[in-house]
Amino acid sequence: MNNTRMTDIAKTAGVSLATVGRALHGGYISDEKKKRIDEAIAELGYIPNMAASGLKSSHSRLIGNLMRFNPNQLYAKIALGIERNLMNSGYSMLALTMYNKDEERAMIDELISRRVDGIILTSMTIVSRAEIEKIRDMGISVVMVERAMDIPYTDSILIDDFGGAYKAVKSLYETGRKRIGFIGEQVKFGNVENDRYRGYEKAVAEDLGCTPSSLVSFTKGYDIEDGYMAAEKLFKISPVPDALFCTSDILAAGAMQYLYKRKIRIPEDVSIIGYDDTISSFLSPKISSVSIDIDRIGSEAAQMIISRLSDSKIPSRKIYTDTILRNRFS
Amino acid sequence: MNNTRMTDIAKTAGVSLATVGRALHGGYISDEKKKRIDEAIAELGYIPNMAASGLKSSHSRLIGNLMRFNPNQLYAKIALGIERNLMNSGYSMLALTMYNKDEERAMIDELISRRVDGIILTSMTIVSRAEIEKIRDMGISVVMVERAMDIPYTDSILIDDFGGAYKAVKSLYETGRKRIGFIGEQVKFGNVENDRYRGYEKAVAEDLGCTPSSLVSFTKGYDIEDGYMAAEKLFKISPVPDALFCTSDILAAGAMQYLYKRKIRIPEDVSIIGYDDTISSFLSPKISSVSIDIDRIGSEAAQMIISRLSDSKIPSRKIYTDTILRNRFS
DNA sequence: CTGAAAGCGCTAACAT
DNA sequence: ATGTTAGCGCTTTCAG
Repeated sequence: MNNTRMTDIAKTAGVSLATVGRALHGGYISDEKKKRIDEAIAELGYIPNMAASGLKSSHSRLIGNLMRFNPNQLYAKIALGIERNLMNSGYSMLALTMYNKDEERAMIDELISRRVDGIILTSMTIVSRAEIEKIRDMGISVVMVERAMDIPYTDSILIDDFGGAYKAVKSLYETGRKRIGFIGEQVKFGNVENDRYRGYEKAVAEDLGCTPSSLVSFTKGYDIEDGYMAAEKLFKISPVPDALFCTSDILAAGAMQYLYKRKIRIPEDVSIIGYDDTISSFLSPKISSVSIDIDRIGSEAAQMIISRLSDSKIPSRKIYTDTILRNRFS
Repeated sequence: MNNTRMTDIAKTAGVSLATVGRALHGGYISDEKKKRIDEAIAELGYIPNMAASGLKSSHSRLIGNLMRFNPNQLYAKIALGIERNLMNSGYSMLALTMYNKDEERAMIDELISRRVDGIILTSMTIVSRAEIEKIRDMGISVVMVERAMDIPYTDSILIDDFGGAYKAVKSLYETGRKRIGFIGEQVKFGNVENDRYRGYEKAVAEDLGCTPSSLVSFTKGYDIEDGYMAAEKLFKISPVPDALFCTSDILAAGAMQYLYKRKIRIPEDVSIIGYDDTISSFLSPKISSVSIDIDRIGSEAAQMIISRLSDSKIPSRKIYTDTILRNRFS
């Protein structure tokens, strides 16, 4: 290994270890010694050892980011923003992806063993409130993304999925569509799909006074085939829908594969709106999509955790991020 | 903070620090003391401090993964596989994404300051052979992915892009297509596009004896609009192509948006093959795509770096991974 | 303004 | 089979 250490540069500069420390982190130091130290650093090529400084200071300048796997790489995209923002503040991100809820505990332990200063938890998990409080009480700041849990001294970022779905469906009515179908995963209590369905339901109810169940097609999963089959089902009824609201771009893409086969044209015959804005601009034609504000979520998560690092007694904060309807007129 | 340390569990178990170390890492220990130590660990909830063990042993069990940003999240997908494989061997991955070549050096320094045991470098970079040798000589193992550079005691994984493109274009001829267009980014020496173009060129040359330049459309970038414009250009000539080979799925998607507008049907009028298999199965219709073997690359990269960790004097290894033509008959 | 020295939590050599 | 002890490279208190 043979890396340059602070003592090495102290020796070449002819000063003490403590003085090198002051040159590095600020403190009383004469211009002359500062210059000699800078020269020695340039000559020997010193790169600090964070393992040592972390051990001594009990600050690793490492933030853990524990995400649930998402087939659209949605959380990976948020992670990119988090990484960027953390880096600008001198922190690094250690990202861990769970494929399975059972992995969560071991991964949290892994992060603790790295002595991360904070943990960002993205999307639903099994870890209980008590466990999160234990982590927090170890001095590790916790920020949760897309996961509602009221825990003192712990922040969360939520996404306004209800409003996103509502806005999307409303916009379809405004452009003259009348029979708007819904394609989305089966609604369970507390999941994201639930909010998206309720947004759809409210918009439809405002226009029609009720939700015609013939226009709603719940899917078993969120694969492309689920979207295809859901569209197939909706286009067997009569009259057929003149618009589709899908709770993910993947489901929308599946629906579009069905429409392509049937030579039903978009947007002439049917309008489509997707969700998450992952692949919507790559489809033929580009479709509108409800976009979660990835950049904002990333930067808020990073900022929240950094601010909590310097003051762990800030009361819990909860941010709702608006969704954006990316209108592509189809 | 107040975390449980080895000395704490030594105290509760009534043994010495060294004995706890033996219980943890193996070594001569009596069943009775082992049992007392296990109980103390369970009671106090000990989680090792990697910063301390890393400082002492100079092994962080951390691997850096420095990737160039890829709009298709291609490297992020490879990273997922690397993370998984490393984790199974007791390592963690610290991933850093470069948006800009100039960031590379600072990021490498960041990894060095974390005292990573190894670094995986993915895709083209500006770091020179000499710099990589310096990293290696610091005791950090280096594995390069999709980046050719012959450096002693350093491994690389390359992707057979020439063969992938060749196979794809050949398959189009085999299904009776005669006028196969090429859409890809401008070829520069040493880039991936270059191999893909040469694969196309060879297949065409074998069939026609030459490459009609009217069928080749180089793009300035790899955005969806680049694909659209390239297709527009190719479909102005006469006779029009009956197939398109695109060097990325995004370019293919752009071309398809043009075809959709013109109501040119796939595969009846034109066949399309994309590359990287990122979004090809989401398009309407699903198209064939040349897939790089993401899983294999991830696991090979992880295995290579782990094996080199235990023996840094293994001669350089170079693996070529085959591409797979995902045939979707369109 | 500068230096000496203690100690973070762990590993491992050495002694018993 | 077990305990004692010396650092890893750094931060930081305390003296000067």
